[in-house]
Amino acid sequence: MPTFQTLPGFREFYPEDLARRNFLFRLWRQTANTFGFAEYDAPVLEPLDLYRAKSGDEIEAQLFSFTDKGGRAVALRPEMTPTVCRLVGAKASALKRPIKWFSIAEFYRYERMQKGRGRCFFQFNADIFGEPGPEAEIELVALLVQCLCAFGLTHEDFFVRLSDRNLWFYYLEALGLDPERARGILGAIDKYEKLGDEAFKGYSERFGALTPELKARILSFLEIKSMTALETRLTDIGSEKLAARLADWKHLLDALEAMGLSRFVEVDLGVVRGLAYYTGFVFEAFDRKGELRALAGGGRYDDLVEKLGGPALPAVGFAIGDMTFALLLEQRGLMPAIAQGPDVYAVIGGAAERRAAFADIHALRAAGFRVEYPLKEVAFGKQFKAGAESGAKLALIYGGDELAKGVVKIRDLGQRNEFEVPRDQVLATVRDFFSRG
RNA sequence: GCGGUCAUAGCUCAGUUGGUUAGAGCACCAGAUUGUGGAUCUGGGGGUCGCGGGUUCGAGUCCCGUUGGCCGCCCCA
Repeated sequence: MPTFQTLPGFREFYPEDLARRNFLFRLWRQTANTFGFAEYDAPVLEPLDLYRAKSGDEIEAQLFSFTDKGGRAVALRPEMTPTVCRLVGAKASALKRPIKWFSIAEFYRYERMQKGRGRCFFQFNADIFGEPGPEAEIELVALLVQCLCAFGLTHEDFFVRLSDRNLWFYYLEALGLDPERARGILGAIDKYEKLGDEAFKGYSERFGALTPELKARILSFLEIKSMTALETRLTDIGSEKLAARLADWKHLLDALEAMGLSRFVEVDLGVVRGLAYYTGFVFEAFDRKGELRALAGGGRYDDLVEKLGGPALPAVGFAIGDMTFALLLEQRGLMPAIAQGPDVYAVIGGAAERRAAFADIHALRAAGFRVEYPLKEVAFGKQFKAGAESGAKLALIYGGDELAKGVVKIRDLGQRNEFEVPRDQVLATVRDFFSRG
C-alpha cells in the first residue's frame, strides 16, 4: 500500500488544533464586529494576472500557480489585498461609506518553511476604503491593537511601529532626489536594520554612491523614534508638504492617545515595508522581545484599486497572520487548554433503559444542550468514569430502578450529589440547572 | 535556491564494537468490576526502524541516494 504524506508546508488540523485555530478566529471576528467591520469572503483560486498586475512577474516564483483545464493561468491566493480591491472596486459607487471590511481566510505561498511561516496560513485582514485622511489609520491601528489585546496581550508583549512612506518621499524630495531615486533609497532603508551599510549597495550600483552628507541626512532621518524628534527635524527644512504631513501625524497620534493606545505605538521611520504599493502611513506589529517575525503589517495603498481596474479609491489595510500570533500566545501562556465537554452525560443501564434514554437525549439536544452517551452497553462503573472524564456537568442515570419508578436520577458531577426527577421534567430540570450557571 | 541538523509505535524516547522474534513510559482498548468519579493491578492491539539501493553470513546500527521535519540564509505581499 502506498503511503501519502501531507504536502510540504501544509497543515492538518486535528480537533485540538482546530479548537485553537477557532479560538483565534472567534476573538478576531468578535473584535472586528465591535469596530463595525463587515465580514466578506472570496475565491481561493484567482487569475494569475491579478497578482502580476500588482506585484510584477517575479512574484510568480512564490505562487502556487498552474494552468487550469480551460487554459487559464491561475494561482492560489497568496494574500487578500488584490481580491478585496476588486470586490470593492466593482461596486464602489453602491457601497455605503465608510467601507470597513474584514475577512479571515487561508493563503498559499510557495516558500521555504521556517519558524512562524509555512506554505499555507491564515490571515485576519481588515481594510477601510474611501477615506483619504488619517481617520482610517486611527481606526485600523486601534483595531489591530485590540485584536491582540483581546487575547490578554499587553503593551509589554507587543507594540506597533508606525512610519510613513509619504514623509520619506517628501523628505528625499527636499533633499533633491527624484522619485525613482527615492524609491531606491526606500528599498535600502527597508533592509538597513538587518544589513547595515550593505543595504545601500543596490542603490549605489544603480544610481552611483551617495555623497557622505546625503547619506548622513538619510540615516539620521531613519533613526527618528519620536514625534518631537520628527517635528524638530522637519521645521528645519521648511517644506509645505512636510508641514501638512506633520499635521496628519499629530492627528493620528493624538487620536490614538485619546483611545489610551499610546503605549502600544512607537514612531519608527526605519519601517518602510518592502512593498512598493504602499503610499502613506505604514505599520507593523512585533513582539517586544524581538524573538518572532512580524505579527502583523499594513498601511495605506491609495492607488491599488484603480491600478486593478476600479475607480480611484483610497484604502488602508492590515493583516495578522495566524502562525506567529499563535507562537506568541503560547509563549505567554495565553493559549487556553480548550476542553469542549458535553453539558450532560447519560448513563444507561440496558437495552430497555436505552429506549427511554434516547427519547430524553434527543429532546435535550433539540433544546440545544450538548449530550453524550456510551454508544454501546458498558458497565455502570465505566460510564461514570467516562462521564466524569468528558467534562459533563450533569449525569442522567437511566437504570432499571429509576425506570420502574418513572424517574431519572440526575447527578451533579461537580457537587457529587444526586436527586430524582419524574421523566417528564428532565428537560425543565436540566434547563433550570444551566440557566442558574 | 543555499547551509546546518534530524527521522525507531499515536506521542516522548531507549536500542551496546553490526548478531536470535526491535523495547519502555504515556495514550488507546479490554478484564478485575452486574449501580456511582479521572486510581490500581493484569492483559491486549498497534512498527516494512521515512523510502530506495549498497557493503556483509547477518543492517534499526555502516556507506550512497532520496523524501520529509526542524533551524538559519535569500525572500517575506
